[in-house]
Amino acid sequence: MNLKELARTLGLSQTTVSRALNGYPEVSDATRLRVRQAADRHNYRPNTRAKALATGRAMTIGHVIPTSTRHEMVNPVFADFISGAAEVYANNGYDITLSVVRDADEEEAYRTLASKGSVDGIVVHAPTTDDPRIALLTDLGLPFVVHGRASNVTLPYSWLDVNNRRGFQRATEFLVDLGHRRIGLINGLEHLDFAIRRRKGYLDGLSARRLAPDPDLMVAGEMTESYGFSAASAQLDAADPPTAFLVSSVVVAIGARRAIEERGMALGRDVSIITHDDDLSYFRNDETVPIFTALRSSVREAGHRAANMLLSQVSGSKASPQHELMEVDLMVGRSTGPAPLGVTRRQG
Amino acid sequence: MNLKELARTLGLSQTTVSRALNGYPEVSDATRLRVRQAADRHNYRPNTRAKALATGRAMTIGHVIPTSTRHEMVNPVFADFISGAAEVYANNGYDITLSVVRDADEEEAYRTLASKGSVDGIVVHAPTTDDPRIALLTDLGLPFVVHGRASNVTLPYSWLDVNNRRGFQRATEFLVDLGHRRIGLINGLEHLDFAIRRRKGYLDGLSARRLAPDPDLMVAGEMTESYGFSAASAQLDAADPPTAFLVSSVVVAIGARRAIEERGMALGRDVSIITHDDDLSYFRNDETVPIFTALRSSVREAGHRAANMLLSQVSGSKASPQHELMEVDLMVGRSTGPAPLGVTRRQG
DNA sequence: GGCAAAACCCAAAGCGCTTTGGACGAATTC
DNA sequence: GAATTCGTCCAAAGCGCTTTGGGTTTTGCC
Repeated sequence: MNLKELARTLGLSQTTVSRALNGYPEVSDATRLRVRQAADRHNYRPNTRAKALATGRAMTIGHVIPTSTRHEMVNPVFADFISGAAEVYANNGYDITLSVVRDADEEEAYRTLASKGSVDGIVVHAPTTDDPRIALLTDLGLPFVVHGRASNVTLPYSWLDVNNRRGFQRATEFLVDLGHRRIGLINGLEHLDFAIRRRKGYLDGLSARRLAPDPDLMVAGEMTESYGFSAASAQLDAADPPTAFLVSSVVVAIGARRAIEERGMALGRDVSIITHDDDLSYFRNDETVPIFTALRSSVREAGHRAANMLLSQVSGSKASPQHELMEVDLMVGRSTGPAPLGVTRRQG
Repeated sequence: MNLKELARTLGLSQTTVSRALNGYPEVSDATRLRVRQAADRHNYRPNTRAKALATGRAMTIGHVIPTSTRHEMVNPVFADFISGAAEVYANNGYDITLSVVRDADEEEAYRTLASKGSVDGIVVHAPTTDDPRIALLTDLGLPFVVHGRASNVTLPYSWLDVNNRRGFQRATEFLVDLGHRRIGLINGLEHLDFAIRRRKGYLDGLSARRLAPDPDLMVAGEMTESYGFSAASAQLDAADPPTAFLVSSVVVAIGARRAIEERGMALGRDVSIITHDDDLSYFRNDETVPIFTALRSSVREAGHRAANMLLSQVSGSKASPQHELMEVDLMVGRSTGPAPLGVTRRQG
């Protein structure tokens, strides 16, 4: 059933039917009602493609999610982020399309998205410190919102980020205040902007407490469980091991916990962990006392907000770039405790 | 830059340019080359919406991923599945669109998808035993492939599934052969077809080894880490606790491991675990010796195959329904060992 | 050289919708 | 009562592409 048929059935013109359904005032309430009823009696829904062509608006938002060429991974945070965003899109009549793209083909992917006209706006994930996509997209004139920031990019653009620096500084100070002097940082890949900021927070925290950083205690890698395990293992097995870890995600923290327990030590007593926690649905860390002491910031909520920001940009007139910085909560759980006696000693 | 402009630039008709770009034979190699060069010099890409409207093919596949109304969760397997599928789509020029849908609105979502004409085919996730979507989609005439099966549905339809029953039977027998007599089943939600099949496999395995099942050892729930923890905890704290668990996913197994270790027991010595393993990218369980003994079947690979199946259905002529059953590998890792002495005793 | 067959190209219709620019009668105004 | 406005509705153009149904040259062949 299409517009033409529906119009013919009703003995009306396409114009009138279209207007009736789209809420234009030039049609009487009586006919509007009649049209509406006929429409859902015949299960009519306007053809998206035709509508998009006619209006020039695709009513679709694109998410391009990067996948590294070496090991085909897709970060589990995307699932939660997108599910948060999708809710907003759905409520506003937008569809969502995904491009899973190898990092090499990224630029091409954006160009294609822009010129094929299949999306009205896009969300940029996982920005690097001087991410070239921002310049590219501004250049292409395609509305976009960045989830995260690109520290070295000076162009104005819309972003939504978590205050990673402050969070990690706070966590570091928290650990130091518990008596920990050697704190390992198990970070995400440090070409990504958020990882840089976290490291900065960690360093700032140490320095605020007058501790010197030790390069041996700082590692970066892809945020998998086994990375958490091996990174923590290496540090624990070294001479002068850390008594605490600052970890970049719950998944990694689970690996670190495994390393700790495999060595016969107790989490929260012999070794402490604070982790960033995206509040992923399948890893809810929220029993009455959370398993991990964590810097919590819901990535789902971030998706929600980013979507709203993007839509306001897409549908509203040329709004100036918007920014939003989400603060993190430090939730104290069972993975932190005072530094074990006898190991503590002052440094730097 | 659109077709008309490009044609004018070249001094050719739209027809010729269109044909040149789409590889039709009615155009000379010389002009084809000229057109191609001009096209990518001007960064021309045909407008998807217009093309879709003209051809009647959206060149888009839909994935509707369900999210339960109570707790907004999106299963991490979707990310890997879709990333596997996306690769196939991309290679064939298809886009992918996502509908994240509350279970209540499912039917409406499919109807909309069908009548809006925005997709050429869809993948059905997480089927229940008598999933109504299969009848609905057959009725709507929209090509689809089910990831999993719906045991009670008699209609013919295309599916791709993992041999869950056989896998779980094999794992059960493996555990029994190690001397375990009380084996806990920590299953996924049992309105889902795969969970039912797994339970059946578990029961078949017990019965093949002449053991009677104990209802107290069988639980089902949403596959989260904390579910794994609490389910395992409950069984371990009961009188006559199990010496082994059969678990539905690595995420759940991690929770179960936590329960075991929290009780001062050692995984693989005091208590064994075999888990189903979807080979999710962030939980690769594949060190030289896998952490968990597991029934492994890559969900990414499943996505790959399902996509191929769907595309052959969408683009090929009216092919009859296809089926594919993937077998699982039992990888022996460090989470299983002989049943501890003194606990073993014969049952049933 | 003449003719049919290829080879190459084009104008125009059509995909299903929105939107412009009226048309027409009824209600309002003076 | 004539002029205006208002309320309703419609025909047709247009969004950017594909595709049908020709046209016009070239080419091959006797």
